[in-house]
Amino acid sequence: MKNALKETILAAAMVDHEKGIFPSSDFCEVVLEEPKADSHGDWSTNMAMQMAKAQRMSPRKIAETLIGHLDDKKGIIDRTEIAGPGFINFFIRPSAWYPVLAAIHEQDDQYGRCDLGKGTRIQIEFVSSNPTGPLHVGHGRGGAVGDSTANILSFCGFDVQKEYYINDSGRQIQTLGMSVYLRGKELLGETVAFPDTCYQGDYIRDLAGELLEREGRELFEKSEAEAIMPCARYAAQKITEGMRADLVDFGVTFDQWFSEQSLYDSGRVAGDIRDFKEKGLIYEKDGALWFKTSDYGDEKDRVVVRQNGQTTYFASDITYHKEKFERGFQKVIDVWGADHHGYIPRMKAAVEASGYDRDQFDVLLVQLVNLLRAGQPVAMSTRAGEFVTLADVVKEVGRDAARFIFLTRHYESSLDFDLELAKQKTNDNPVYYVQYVHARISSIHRKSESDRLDVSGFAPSDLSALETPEDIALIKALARYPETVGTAGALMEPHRITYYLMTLAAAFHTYYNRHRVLSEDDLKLTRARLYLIAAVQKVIRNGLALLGVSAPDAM
RNA sequence: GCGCCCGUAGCUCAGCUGGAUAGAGUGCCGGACUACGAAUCCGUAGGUCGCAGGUUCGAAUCCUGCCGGGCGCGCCA
Repeated sequence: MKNALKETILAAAMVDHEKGIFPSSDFCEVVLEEPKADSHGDWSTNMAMQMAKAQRMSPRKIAETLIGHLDDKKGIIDRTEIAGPGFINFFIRPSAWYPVLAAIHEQDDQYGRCDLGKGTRIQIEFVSSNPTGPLHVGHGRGGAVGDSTANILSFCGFDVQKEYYINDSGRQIQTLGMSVYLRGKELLGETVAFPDTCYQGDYIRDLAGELLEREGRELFEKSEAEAIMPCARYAAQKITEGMRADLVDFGVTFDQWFSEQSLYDSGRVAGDIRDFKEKGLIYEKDGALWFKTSDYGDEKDRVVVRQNGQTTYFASDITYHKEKFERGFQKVIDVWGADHHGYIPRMKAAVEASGYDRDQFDVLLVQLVNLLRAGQPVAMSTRAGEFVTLADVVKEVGRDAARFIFLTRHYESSLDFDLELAKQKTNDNPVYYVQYVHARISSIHRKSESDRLDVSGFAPSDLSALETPEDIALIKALARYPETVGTAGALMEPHRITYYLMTLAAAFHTYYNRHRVLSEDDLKLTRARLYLIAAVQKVIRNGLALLGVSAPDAM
């Protein structure tokens, strides 16, 4: 409908130009927007003001001329008006909205899909927590944002791959192995000093116990040098499995789990370092190897191989991101915690130095989560091993509430997550507000069946009974969905879907309280309204699916 | 000191690729269930969009400077 209106306006402008009324053929793009106030119509354009300069005419004069030559072939315009400095406002005939409902029913779970991405291969990497401890709420937010963004991008015509990068190499893994090894010794009855630098959580002791049962006491009687890596590998693998299970419970799955260690095992990291050395992008200074990231906008060069010969995290990251592009992704997205923001310039530099456009790589920086309980901060100390894990949160408040709340804020804003609030089944907790719409509509459909209202096989050709302002307002809300999805995809902002759903839910609840759907003495109206609310239900379900939240038939 | 994010109603936040009278929830106050689920709805009240300049026909939105809060600035990850 919007496009039809655009074409009509553009055609009018062409006619005016051909007649010589508009001297310039420079028509700016026709931009239609929805005015905030209903009194300004259904659609509004500012093009008369935009064109004023090129046409050397006053905006209002241009507007008048344009309106005079509108040829509304489809008969969708009820009336037009010129307002303010030169806005043209269009009022749409109520019945012109009806085709939206047919489109929803025809396209069903595909309603709202677009081809923004045109098949672009895009990879989104998220969570990627180190396998040294359980996932916490911050990872939950990253998981919700990453997974939902992937859903939305896919719905917008991108070819999306979701990936988890396992940091199963480097010093932290050594530390993990050491932690397990020492706890194992304790289990054997030895008295050992357990350093602060080791991981303190109880899960380490559990892992040591499992390993002891599996491998016997010999492992822990070996020397540190011999025992650490077996301990580390076992622990990292078990922890990774646990994280995968927690993420599944949270509704987050990945297409691929990519091991950092595999980049070393295949010799790719060493190979890349050699290649960059030959190109002069890696040089030696103070006994270490440095990458010339400052040539690509970073504030200084960065170490890739330390004086002691060990590679840094950055070294494998260079190879990893290069490898991503070599796999054929045209666009690579990383979802990081905001505390890593200082890492972006060097990563962009590495991508550019690898021969790719720095804009092909983007980072979604997700701000931190403040965990609260009834307004009071929950102490989060990783070192002391005291933290509320993602699994705890999902268990306590449920997957749907957790995911929805994580997506009620722009990811660039910090988020207060209140465990008590998240459990409440009130309006404080908007997930139920939205899900309630779905359940209510299911309930109405059940009722229509039990009342044996003769509306079977409804696909009414006559929707003229949908005539109240609330009927039309609801259809208009449904009509906004595709554009909302498109914006959410283009900007990678899943919270736009969340807000859309809350607005749609509000429109439905208002409608519900004001009008009856089922009335035995007016089957034409009943049929039309059942058709309408079924469309609402489909859009609610589609939107919730993009967020990874269920749409229950009863609550 | 430098960099990134944030600053909008008492509180929590949308709106930010410039549009008309700045929105929602919550909280306060007052209303609506003998018909489809009251986990709902309706109404009243509540604002120097941090401050000051600039660009523009038009700025919460863009630019500059300041103020306040958070997070970073390692041959850690």
